[in-house]
Amino acid sequence: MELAQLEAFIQVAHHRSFSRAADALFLTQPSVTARIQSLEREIGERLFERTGRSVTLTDAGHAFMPHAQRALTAVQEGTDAIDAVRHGEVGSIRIGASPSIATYVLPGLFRRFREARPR
Amino acid sequence: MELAQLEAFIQVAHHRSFSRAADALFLTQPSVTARIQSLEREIGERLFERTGRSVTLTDAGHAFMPHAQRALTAVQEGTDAIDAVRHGEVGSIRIGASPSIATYVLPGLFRRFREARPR
DNA sequence: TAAAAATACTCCATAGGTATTTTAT
DNA sequence: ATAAAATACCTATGGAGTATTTTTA
Repeated sequence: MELAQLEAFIQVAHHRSFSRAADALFLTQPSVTARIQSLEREIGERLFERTGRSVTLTDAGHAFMPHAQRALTAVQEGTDAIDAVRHGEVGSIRIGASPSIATYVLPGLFRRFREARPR
Repeated sequence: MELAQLEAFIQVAHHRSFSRAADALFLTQPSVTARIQSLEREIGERLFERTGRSVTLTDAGHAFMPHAQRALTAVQEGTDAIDAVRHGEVGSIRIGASPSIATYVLPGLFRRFREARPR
């Protein structure tokens, strides 16, 4: 299974149309059809009812939807978390020192660092 | 981004080794290396510190991990949800009837169905 | 020196595009 | 008759493998 398939699935459901989903994804309609078909083949269930005029979710599609959304959300949050690290909002520093320094000097330095550090 | 990359990421982190992750994934070590490299390239951050002997997560890797896990979990739950539909544990039925039937007959039938239906 | 990761390279599968056909209203 | 999805077909990208080199402990 691929994230691109999940994305197509969500867009088709949202737009109720393969063509409009294709526009939203900057793809052609046959590409979207292929993504959905390969997803359906892998899952072994039809996800959409295409009755010519309208495209609607099947029961399987409805059941799958919230999980597909969660997967994409998780990925998005993952990249956001990386950004946070990149901007120094999260991270770790390892500091080594000899025993006496570690015991008597560092604690005071850490306190001063905490208090001096901008919000 | 691809689910295969996330899977490789999680396995390498878990095994602390590209080779052992490759075994777990039934892939070769160069394939795993490629998956990780393409993921790192896309994210723009190194996810693992490879110091020859040991492979450990970077800060970015640590930040990304829970989200990668959530994404894969969501996909797994998605397929589980589909299975539930397939086994009839979830689904919907549309029933149409003329006004008087719908008003006077169906409610009683539904009650009997609920009560007769096996756990 | 030995292990593990990275690189070089080749091949094939597949994803995407264009053009066209099918289908349902 | 028309609009939208499906299909046919082609091409190119990239993912996986094998063989090899690099690295570091």
